[in-house]
Amino acid sequence: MRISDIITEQILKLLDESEESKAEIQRNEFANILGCVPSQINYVLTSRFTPEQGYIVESRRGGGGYIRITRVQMNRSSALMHIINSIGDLLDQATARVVIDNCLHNSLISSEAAKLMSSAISIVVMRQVPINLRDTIRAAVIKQMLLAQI
Amino acid sequence: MRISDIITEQILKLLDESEESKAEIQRNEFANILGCVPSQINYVLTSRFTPEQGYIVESRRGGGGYIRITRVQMNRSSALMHIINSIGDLLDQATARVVIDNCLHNSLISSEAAKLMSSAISIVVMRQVPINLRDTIRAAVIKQMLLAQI
DNA sequence: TATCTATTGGTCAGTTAAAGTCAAAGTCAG
DNA sequence: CTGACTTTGACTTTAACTGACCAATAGATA
Repeated sequence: MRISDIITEQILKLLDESEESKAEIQRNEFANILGCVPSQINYVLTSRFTPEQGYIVESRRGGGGYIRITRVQMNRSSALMHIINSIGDLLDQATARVVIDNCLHNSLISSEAAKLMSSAISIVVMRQVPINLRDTIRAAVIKQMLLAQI
Repeated sequence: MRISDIITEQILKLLDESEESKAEIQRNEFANILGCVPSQINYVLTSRFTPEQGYIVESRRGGGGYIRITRVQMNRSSALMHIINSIGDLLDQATARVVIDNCLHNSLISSEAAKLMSSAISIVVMRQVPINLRDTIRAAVIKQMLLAQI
């Protein structure tokens, strides 16, 4: 197994064990424990704990220095949560389409998910629902499906 | 016997031995064992383990690199179609769960899709539907969502 | 306060260890 | 003999790893 994988694993373990999703290490000590050269830690951090991958890395040099890795709550979830909350108890067909399109466009959901959501509230399905209940069901379905993707 | 046939045979053997229908090799090592040049492995993979033939090949370069060959269920669409047709106009909650689980277990749908399907017919949603209509709606939703994945 | 020093972490260029590509040469059935 | 399939190896690309050197910080000392 690669050293970089072991380092990654250990950092993830620390993050999982932390209530705050924060892992704080000392570079030299950590490298020593894992049996690698200190700069290897930097390599792993820059290749696998980037902001794009949802992590923030802070550090401090000098005596008592440290490296702190934080797993950030991608604001994807909060964005999704916001949308879910903005949907009331009713949702008409046109608005539902807009909601799905917006989520897709902002990369909050995958295109696969968008397709599935569309089919779940498709006309074929909705024909089975009494007209006066359709907006209610649509709202419930969309909200629940968005919730599943948080 | 051709080297390419031997290579093919060995990969198939690994696939058969694997529970997951996955074979993971290291190109240089594998080539060395079979007594051929490394690029010969690539030739075999591109000529006999193509997606059309029901295989997915993934790889990684660099230290600790690998090549992973996965045998995929080829008749996914027909299997899905079969399941859709087997669902009548009514589908109770328990059976729906079984349908989703079976599809997931047989890799006919992704776990993401399974989650979305479950949430689309979740209790929270179904509460909004008159009891006498629930099995109808469930059947329509599940069928339509499976159809979206063909 | 200003400066020195020990103790950290950061950077980067270079090395090693893989896999990918492609064109040329070889083989073989028809 | 010809065209399709095989085989080969030189060259390319990518990822992992290393070590020498640089930069920042805290604490001690003048």
